[in-house]
Formats: sequence, structure tokens, C-alpha cells
Amino acid sequence: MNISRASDYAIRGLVYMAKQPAGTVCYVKDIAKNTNSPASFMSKIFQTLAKSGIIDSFIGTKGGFTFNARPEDITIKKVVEIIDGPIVLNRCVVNKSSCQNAGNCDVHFMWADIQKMLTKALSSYSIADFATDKKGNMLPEAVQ
Amino acid sequence: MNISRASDYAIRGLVYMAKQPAGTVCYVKDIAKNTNSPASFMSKIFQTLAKSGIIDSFIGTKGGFTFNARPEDITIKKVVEIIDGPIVLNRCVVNKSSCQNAGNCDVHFMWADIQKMLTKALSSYSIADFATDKKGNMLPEAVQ
DNA sequence: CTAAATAAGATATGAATTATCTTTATTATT
DNA sequence: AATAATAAAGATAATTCATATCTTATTTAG
Ligand code: SF4
Ligand code: SF4
Repeated sequence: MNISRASDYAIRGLVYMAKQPAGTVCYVKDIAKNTNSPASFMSKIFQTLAKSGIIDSFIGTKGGFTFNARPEDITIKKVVEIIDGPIVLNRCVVNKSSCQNAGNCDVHFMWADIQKMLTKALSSYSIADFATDKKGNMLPEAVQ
Repeated sequence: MNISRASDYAIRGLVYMAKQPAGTVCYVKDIAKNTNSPASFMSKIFQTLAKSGIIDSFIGTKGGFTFNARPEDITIKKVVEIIDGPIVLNRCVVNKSSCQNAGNCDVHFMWADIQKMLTKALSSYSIADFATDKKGNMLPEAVQ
């Protein structure tokens, strides 16, 4: 019941990118240094982010990464799902038929409710929300 | 970002127990059969639940498990934490000093908020809530 | 054309999850 | 009392996942 280190790094790496002037090409080395994360691992993570399409990658000298989507359109839910895979609190919540008990399970409805609440919360924040130095006061109201 | 199979089994096993007349001694074999879960795995899980103190165990013929707490006092959060360990969405949310970035991290507050919401939701349901056959209508109002 | 810089891809390690197998304790039966 | 049956406790195993590092390929600069 937690996000991975990789997702934490990914989010903060993207926030770092979003803080740079629009269009800046960012290197993993810089991103890693500025987010206090292992560069080699970050490299792998940004490779995955690039494959997903939310950022573009350029190989070779003067290569690096740029946004391919507006930071305000990249939700935290999206980033976590790219890195950790779909958010599925319990196997039944996305695909009811994935559990043969789902038809007469007392508990199913709870997981479905909590899943909805969680994904709603994660969708309510975007990378752009954290890309200001005015810490805290740019955050959306805490979801109940 | 999910609960383990073990927690799912534990919750449903305890719900099955709560459906029996108060004081009934339940066997893993029965619990497993009635919850459609692997008995050997369930045995391990109930061993852990017993160690936590929420149920009592009796070894040998006519042994088994009984509640040592009222089902209405056993929250889903408690069960998940016994089986999966503490719910910690991101390392900073419980112990801020566990991350050296926490002092100037833009994202920390989001995780703290979502953690609070999630644990509140998981605490709002108890085993007793699911121990009726009137499916669904005994559930607490979905937390926002 | 060579060297440097950079991401992409392959490989490795350790921990966690998901179990099963074996042992021990208790009770019932002979 | 000895033995067999029953049930949980404890030990072990297989697989998957998280968290990386190491090597290769690509591009640009000099
Ligand atoms: S909560 Fe019920 S429906 Fe969902 S996975 Fe568990 S048993 Fe299946
Ligand atoms: S969100 Fe910020 S404070 Fe929390 S673990 Fe990640 S870097 Fe540390």
C-alpha cells in the first residue's frame, strides 16, 4: 500500500523539469542531482516516461528530455500509473470479473469506494501544481 | 499501490468468523473453504492475526480460532496493517525525518493529505460492517 | 574521424509476496 | 497408557517485484 521510490523520483523529476523555462532540454544527470536521486535509476525511469509519451527524449550529446504534454495536464495519477502500473487497490475494483467471488462478496463495495476516492485525489493534483517555489500555497484544497 | 492477497484473505476470513454465532471456534480449513482461499496460506495469515492479539488460537483437535476483540472494533485499517505492515503511502508521510528532502519538498504535503484521507477511510470500516448477509446496505457512507 | 555526452537497453541483486511442507501440541479412541 | 486423528505453529521454497547498476548505441562537437 505505497507508491514506489521510482514514482516518487519520477514526480519530483518532472516537477524539476516544469520549473525550468518552457522548452528547456533537461539531462538526467541534472534532474537526478537536483532531486537528490540516483542518476542511473532516474535514467531508467525517464526512459519509461518517454515511452509513455508525456515527455520526448533526444539521444546523444545535447540530447535530453522535454515535455510533450503541458505540466498542468500531467496528473499525479498518470505518473504513478506510468511507473508503477495501474492503480488497483484490490483486484476486483477495476475488473469485477477478475475475482470469482465478486458476485457475492460483502467487501467488494468498500474497495470500489476507496479506489474511487484515491484515484480522484491523485487526479486532482498535477505536476504544474508543484512547479512553483511558493511551497504549499499552490496546492489544491486537500481532498476530504 | 494495492493491498496484498493476504490482507484480502484475512479480511474475508475474519468476516466469515464474525458471521458465526459469538464464541464459535473456527478452523482454518472451514474459513478457507468458505472464503475460497488456499487453506495453507490462510493458516499462515491467521497465525499472524493471532500473534497480533485480535484473535485467540487453540492448537490440537477441537482447536481453532476465536475472536479476542469485538468485530466492530477491528477496523479494516488494523487488519491491513497487521498483515501488510504499516500503511505508508510514501516514506515521508509518517516520519518526516525519514526523507532528507522533506524540509523543502514541494510534494510532501500532497502525500500527507492523501495518506490522511486513506487511513481515515480504512478506519471507517470494521469487520462487523460486513458480517451481515444484507449485502451493501450495511456499509458506512462512502468517505469522500 | 575521434572523443565526449547522452539516452537506451541489458543485466543483477535483494526483498517481498505467495504460497507449501514439516513439526508440534492437543484431544479422542482403543 | 498407547496410538491415531486433528489442528495450529513453524520452517522452507518458488516466484515476482523493486531498485538499482552496467554496457551499448546514438548523436554532436571539435
Ligand atoms: S474484495 Fe471480494 S470481490 Fe474483491 S478481490 Fe476480494 S474477494 Fe474478490
Ligand atoms: S515526497 Fe518529498 S518528502 Fe516525501 S519522500 Fe518524496 S522527496 Fe521525500
